[in-house]
Amino acid sequence: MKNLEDSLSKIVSNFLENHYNLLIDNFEFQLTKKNFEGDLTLVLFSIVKRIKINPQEFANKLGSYIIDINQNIKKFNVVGGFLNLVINDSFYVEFIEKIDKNTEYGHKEPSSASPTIMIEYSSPNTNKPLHLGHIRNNLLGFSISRILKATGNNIIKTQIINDRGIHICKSMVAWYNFGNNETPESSGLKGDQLVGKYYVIFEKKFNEEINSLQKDGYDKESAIKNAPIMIQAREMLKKWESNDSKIRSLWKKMNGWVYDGFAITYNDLGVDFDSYYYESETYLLGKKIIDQGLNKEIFYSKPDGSVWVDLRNEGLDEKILLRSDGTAVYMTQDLGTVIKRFEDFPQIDSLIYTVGNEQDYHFKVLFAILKKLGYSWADNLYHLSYGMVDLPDGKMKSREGKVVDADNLIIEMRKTAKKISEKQGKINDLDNKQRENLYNVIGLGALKYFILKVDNRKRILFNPEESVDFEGNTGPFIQYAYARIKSLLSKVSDNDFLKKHNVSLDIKEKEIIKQIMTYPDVLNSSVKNYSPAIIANYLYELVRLYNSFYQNINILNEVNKEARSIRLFISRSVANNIYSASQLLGIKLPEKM
RNA sequence: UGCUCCGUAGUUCAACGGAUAGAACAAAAGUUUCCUAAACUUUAGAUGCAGGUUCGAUUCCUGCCGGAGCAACCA
Repeated sequence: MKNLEDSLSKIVSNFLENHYNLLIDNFEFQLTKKNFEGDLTLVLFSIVKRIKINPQEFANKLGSYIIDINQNIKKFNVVGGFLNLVINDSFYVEFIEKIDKNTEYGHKEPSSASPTIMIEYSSPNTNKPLHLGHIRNNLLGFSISRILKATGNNIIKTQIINDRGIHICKSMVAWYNFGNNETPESSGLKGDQLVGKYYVIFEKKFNEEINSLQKDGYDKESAIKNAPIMIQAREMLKKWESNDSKIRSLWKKMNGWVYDGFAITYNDLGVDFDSYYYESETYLLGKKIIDQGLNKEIFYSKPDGSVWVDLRNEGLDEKILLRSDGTAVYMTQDLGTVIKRFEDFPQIDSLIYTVGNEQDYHFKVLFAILKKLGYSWADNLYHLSYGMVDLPDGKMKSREGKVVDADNLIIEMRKTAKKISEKQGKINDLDNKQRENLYNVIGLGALKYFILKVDNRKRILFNPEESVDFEGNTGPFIQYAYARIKSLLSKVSDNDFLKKHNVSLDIKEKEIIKQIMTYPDVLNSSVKNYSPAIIANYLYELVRLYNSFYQNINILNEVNKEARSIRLFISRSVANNIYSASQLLGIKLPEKM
């Protein structure tokens, strides 16, 4: 379609130059809306405005001119300022035959000369298991990485693991006090779930202590400060920072459990990483940068010793970079980490942070500071921001245990998939292992699609009661269409695919093919907007078009050999296209369901 | 108070500034001798309010109303 548009643009451009002495080479084409005759529409308002002429008259002249020159255009009609062009069926037939068997239509293989993009996502804390918010983060980050790769970029997937700090010590203290040497093995819990359990125990104990101190006459603030378990946690953090070997080994042991647990969840979600950064290794790096900034007088010290940067000229505020006691803040660490990344991977051109929109301001400040410091790549940083996942009664709060646990949710999704599959009763010939695999593919497919189809800037409302649909605009809808086509194709041979170009197509068949033709544009738009949702919605539209036409037609019974053949070509292309687009969303497809 | 993001059918989501705002769920009515009914076909239903820019606005601008987030020597 792009090629056709380009050649039409040239024709129109020539026409304008010869007849009106006007140089324009950029025209607005769009697919013709359903209720009008035609396939491709040229929007004429901007042209007509420049040469004061009646649109109707102009469009008629232009239309005849185009038809004379381009064989692919059969007819035209004019409505208002829209020139609707009717494309020959053979154009579509040739296209569908050309991309046949190409499961990567529209994708571009990256080469060593392609840009390299680092993308950070996930970035968990090691004191508790992953929740639904992380799922959105992971799916988004992973999907964007696939999309960027499919459009010809080299990708390095990374994360920053927040493996130190007071919150980690909380879990450690609670386990130390009340754990009775409980391990993942002895408890049967996933490592991250076990550690998370002690984080909750800490918070519970902490609150009890605050309450009882308040009864003894403390005000809230001092009660929080003086709660024995909190004092213990702070002491532990100090010991950790001074490299106390006992504390360090406890820390390593518990973090090890968490990593084992995370690995399982990541595997379930189908996401992975090429590199890892640990806060424990990077949290001191930023201090060097502070010295640099001070020398260049980009930063300044206040009398109490704290270090600041003034970003008011950039439309932001003054921001602290080093506390008065000389310790680093979050921003300091992030400065250090990003600089280290560009040192570690000199080939990267840009870096994408997949982080929730509550940190929009933080990243504006981070990027502004890096620009002030003069790093050439500072303009190539991007914050891929996304909305929070909310529950019906508000935001998730892990401290209060008000979360949708990732592992539980995944298990529930599989269960639901199982229940529905069994009710359908179409997979009786699969063995147990194949069935379990299928439940996983469908359950996770539903979850991934549910999350990714929503524009990432918007918040997602997740109602655990209603959970995730399996009917309608859902992952299983896509998967089901794919399985059906696979089943159809398994019943035909290569001889059934005849190449004939003088077949006439049904309007709906043309729409399906047109939809596939727009796939490269969809990819571009998805990259431009960092939005997997665009691909999800494209997929849905494709399957809907396919279903609505082929649901009530028995392709195998079609007597006309050529019509049958073209329908098989279309079916196969749809399946291939579903396959490549689903890859980008990380949605797996079953051959049978 | 300031800044940022979001307001579309009862609900969950769509719509490069384009033509009569698309779907799904829920509701009502249909479609299984047929490649798989997790599907398909009908019916009913929406742009927060007021201005502006434009041939044309859900989309861009201004103001208001409503929701969320940020504005920590928290991470």
